[in-house]
Amino acid sequence: MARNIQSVERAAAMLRLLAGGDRRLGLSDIASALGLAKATAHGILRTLQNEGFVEQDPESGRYQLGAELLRLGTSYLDIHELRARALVWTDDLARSGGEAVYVGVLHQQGVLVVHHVFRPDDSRQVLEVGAMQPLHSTALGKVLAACDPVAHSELVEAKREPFTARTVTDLDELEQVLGDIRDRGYATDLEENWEGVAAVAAPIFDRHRLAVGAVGITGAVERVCLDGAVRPELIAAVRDCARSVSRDLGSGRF
Amino acid sequence: MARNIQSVERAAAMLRLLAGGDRRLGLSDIASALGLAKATAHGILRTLQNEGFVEQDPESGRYQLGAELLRLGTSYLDIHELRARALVWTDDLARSGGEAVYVGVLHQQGVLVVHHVFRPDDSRQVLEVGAMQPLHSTALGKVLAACDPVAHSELVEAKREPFTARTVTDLDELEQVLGDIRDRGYATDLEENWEGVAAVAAPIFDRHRLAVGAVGITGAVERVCLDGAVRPELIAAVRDCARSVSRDLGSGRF
DNA sequence: CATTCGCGTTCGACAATGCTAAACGCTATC
DNA sequence: GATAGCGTTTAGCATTGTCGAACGCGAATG
Repeated sequence: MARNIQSVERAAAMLRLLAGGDRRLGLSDIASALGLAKATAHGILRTLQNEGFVEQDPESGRYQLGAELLRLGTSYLDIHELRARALVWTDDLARSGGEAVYVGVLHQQGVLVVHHVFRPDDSRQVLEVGAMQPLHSTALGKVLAACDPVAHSELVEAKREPFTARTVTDLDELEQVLGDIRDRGYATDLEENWEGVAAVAAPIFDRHRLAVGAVGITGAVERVCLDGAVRPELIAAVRDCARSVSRDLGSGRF
Repeated sequence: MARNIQSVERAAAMLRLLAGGDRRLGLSDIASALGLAKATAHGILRTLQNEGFVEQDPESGRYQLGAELLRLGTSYLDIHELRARALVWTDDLARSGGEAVYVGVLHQQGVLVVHHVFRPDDSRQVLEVGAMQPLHSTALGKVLAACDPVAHSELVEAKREPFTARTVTDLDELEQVLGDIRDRGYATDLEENWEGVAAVAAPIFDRHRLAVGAVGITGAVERVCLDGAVRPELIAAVRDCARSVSRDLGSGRF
């Protein structure tokens, strides 16, 4: 396998480093974190700055992410075909279900939220598009891990942090859950990721029957569940939505 | 001035190229568009792909932007101080004004929207965070061009496209408008960018009295205007909001 | 008030790095 | 079944980016 361009790899590592740290980082911090000479790191950072990918606070001299990333990230959404198809159906799902709807795709060791419809009431909600969700403790993540082999191996390799008392972290137990999900065609999350929050999700397939994403609804366990299980009409609505989006994706060919 | 890292510059150009074209691009397209040998372009693209910045359609072999950009773009928003301060005040502005609220910063030759509060009714609206607005035909753009010297020179150099019959494109005329804006402390857009849409915006200053962004409201001209001018109470509300955010930004010092 | 420390930045020389051009395998097309 | 175009790989050269050290500056320190 051919080697990668060193400078570009390092530039990407810097961007990821800046995205991870919750405050601005100095040049020395960045250089030492990546094991580079200060001059090397400075050259890459200067270029990234000229391109708008990082910005430098004139006072402290520290670096942070740049505005161009937001512009490009939005462009990613504009091009995203799965998201475009999902837009049509998710509004209806949110309205009929009365809960927030999320659409996610596999990205690295988690689920990247590419679409989010607010719960249809007047409460204050923050948009979670661009956020990541864990694979092992969310409905979106588990349904992806069950239906997408790549996601499955990512789940196996990832460290599965217990977020609540109900989070399943044991691998054998999780495999059994994933098998059930494969059989039933949907996944649930009963307070496994956040206390008091439940979710259902179903897989979205492309024209080759490969799972390319998932759609699900999330809400307070009191509203979403009945007798300790997700309400059947919500499950049906989510699966219908997933099927509709899958059909739209597949219809591009024929 | 020291030179920039060639590979990183080229990688950035590729991302911008992919963001511009509204469909996926082939390797040959990218290479010829940037004047590179195919192998050179391929090496950079392969690296960007491994880092998650671009994705390749397995069937056509074409390239598009990758999910990592969305993640990083969201991280940019999380860190953004101006946006964080604005979050508190813009909800109130949207509610009291009854219209959509936008917060923008200068980016290249336009205004990048970093925050957007929906108009408080049940109509279907799409989030415009990450989108760009022109400098010469929007309230956000004009108020930035009037108060930020950098934005001003960008406006002078940019080509000022006429979007409606009321768009001001002549430079002398525009300079006079900007002078008025400076004097009054706010800018309006009366159907200069979209037919039937009017807007008001006011500048946001940091602790050094430098304009770092702008906040404004946008809506149908019938609701926003009265007798051919923006309703005074809306102007006052926008200016109050801008002042509040500015005070929050400056309060770090005193 | 002089000193020192740490910061971001610049400089210059070496060689490792990534670039160029040509050839490869592949699929789709006529 | 020949051809044209695609994305990909290979090999060798020199351009390119890297490194270590030194610079200027501001803030903390004695």
